[in-house]
Amino acid sequence: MKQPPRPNGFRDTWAGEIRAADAGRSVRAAGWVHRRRDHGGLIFIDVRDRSGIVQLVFHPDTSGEAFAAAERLRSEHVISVAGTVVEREEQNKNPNIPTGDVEVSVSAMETLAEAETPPFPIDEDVEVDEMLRLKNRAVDLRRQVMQRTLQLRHDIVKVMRDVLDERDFLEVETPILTRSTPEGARDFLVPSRLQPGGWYALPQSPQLFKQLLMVAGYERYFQIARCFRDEDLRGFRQPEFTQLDIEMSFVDEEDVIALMEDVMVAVFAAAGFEVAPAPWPRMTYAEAMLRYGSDKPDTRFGLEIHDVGELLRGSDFKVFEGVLGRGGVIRAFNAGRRELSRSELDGLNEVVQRHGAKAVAPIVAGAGATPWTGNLAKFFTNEQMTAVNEELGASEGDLLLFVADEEPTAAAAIGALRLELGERFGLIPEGRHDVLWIVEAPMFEPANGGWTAIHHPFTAPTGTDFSDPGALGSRAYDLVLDGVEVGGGSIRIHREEIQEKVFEVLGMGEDEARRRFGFLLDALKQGAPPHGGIAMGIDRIVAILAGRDSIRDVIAFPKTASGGDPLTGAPAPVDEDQLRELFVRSTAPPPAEPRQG
RNA sequence: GGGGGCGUAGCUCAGUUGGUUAGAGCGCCGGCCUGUCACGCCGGAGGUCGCGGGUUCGAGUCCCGUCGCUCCCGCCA
Repeated sequence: MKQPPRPNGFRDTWAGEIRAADAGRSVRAAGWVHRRRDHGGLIFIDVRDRSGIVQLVFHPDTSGEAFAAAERLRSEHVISVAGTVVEREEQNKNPNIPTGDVEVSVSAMETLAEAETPPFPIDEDVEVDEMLRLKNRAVDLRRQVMQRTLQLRHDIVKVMRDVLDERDFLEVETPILTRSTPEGARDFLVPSRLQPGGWYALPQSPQLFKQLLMVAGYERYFQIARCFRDEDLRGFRQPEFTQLDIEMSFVDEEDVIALMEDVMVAVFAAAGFEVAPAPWPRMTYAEAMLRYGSDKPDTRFGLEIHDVGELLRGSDFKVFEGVLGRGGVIRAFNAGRRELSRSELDGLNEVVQRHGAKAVAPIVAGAGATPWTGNLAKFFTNEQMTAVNEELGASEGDLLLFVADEEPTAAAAIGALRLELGERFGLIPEGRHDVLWIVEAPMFEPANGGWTAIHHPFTAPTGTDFSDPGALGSRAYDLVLDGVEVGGGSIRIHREEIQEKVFEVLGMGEDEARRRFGFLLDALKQGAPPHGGIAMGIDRIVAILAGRDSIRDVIAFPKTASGGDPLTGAPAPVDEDQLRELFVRSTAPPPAEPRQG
């Protein structure tokens, strides 16, 4: 707390800021009854406000009427007290809280509001059912862990703003009601009353608007932008989320990356973490897919993946030969000296099968004349086995895990397997954070007969020859934090003819491109500077730095995994009148009953 | 869209092979208590075992369906 509250009838101090140096002062504090310890002839009340907790003590002889009132206090009642700060006797000090050296000896108290018994304990850290927490979010957010989290979120956003402001960035707001440009995620739609039959869409990102701001000469833009995507949810995905959205003119990749490193170093500092000094490591997309089986590798632990297909080609093992014959690959990593039971190995099969692979081939390294033990060894020559052992750095007793399949299935499967074992063996260090950039991603990837953009269709390609789209690289960069994609950006296309070619590769005819993105194409003809930018997922960054597994814990009022808000009951049916006014007719029956509790 | 896990007191959970009146800790209510800080001691109340159906002499437990939460795959330019 930076300043004491302005003195008024309720208080003149933050409860959590009182210290031994204040002994003798008359203070007034206000807050919620955190805990009470009624000893009959002596009552202790811990009162809590946003700053923390301080112990109040009520004596029958000095507290007057307040003593009787204190007997009636219950958890979460709201009170205002007046009293004197007293330094505690040495043996009564509590070293566990910042105010533990003092207490407030109460002379008068007002009960400002009573509270029902809370639906769940808020004074201790028990894991409470999330649905119940969301239904009672006002109570849930009172918990100190939640207040600390939202404070951290504030601190992080503030430092982002401060760094960008120092560097002449301008914060500009872009529309929430905009045009649907279906491609990528599903849009949330809003019907128009003034233009019957017309629909707004909520933005999936401010992408096009920030590019227009570059054409408009703003040069350095940022926004703390709410984005909306109507897709299935996950712990790190919400239908509405917040990103730090940035765009700059007359820059290349190095400028954006360097800026973002500066911003993020400040963010880590604000969260109390040290992180590697800039410049941060970079890894190509291809390398990430090969060594980690992921475009967002968790590099906090090893178990690096190797390509062993060529070393094993020509063996008698029909499964591997079949895969290689079909153009597939064999990937493997050394899991170290681990003994897994039959059922644990079966569990690993389930992991890779979720990603479409058939099975894991486990092999235990031997020594000398028997490089591998077990029944797979007979299919391979000693040279093959020795070469693989060397590639994987295997020594006797090491468990080697192999996945053979076609790409990209093989990479995804063994990447998932690597993560599973990393977690299971506790290889992921606590309290340490790891950042890296993923660069040089391809521009396009094949998708049902055509091509789709790996990033988005406004990303600049590395070349101008579109005859083989699969060979084109992109000028994109993604920031990965602890194996989570927390940011992504690129240098954009600033020449209209290139933008048209990209639309063409994506199977968009000229008419369609004009209809959907005509305003962008027109702007690109009006003097667009070279530009590029990035978007950082604020919810994800805060969640990781707060040590939470879900971004629901860093959003004040989040949705559940099914997109509902248990607090308000949204989404809920609306009146027929409202629909009629919007010229919308419901084709689905409304939910049998609203979900609101 | 597909798959897994979970749902028992206000909260967190236990509940054996289907078998008497469904338990514990915390919380809550009442009493006692002047140095506690997760205060302590004594006593008490509190249950639609998510919901519906089925099997059975008997279901918290087994089966089917359904709802909700959650994780994974797909999806997320």
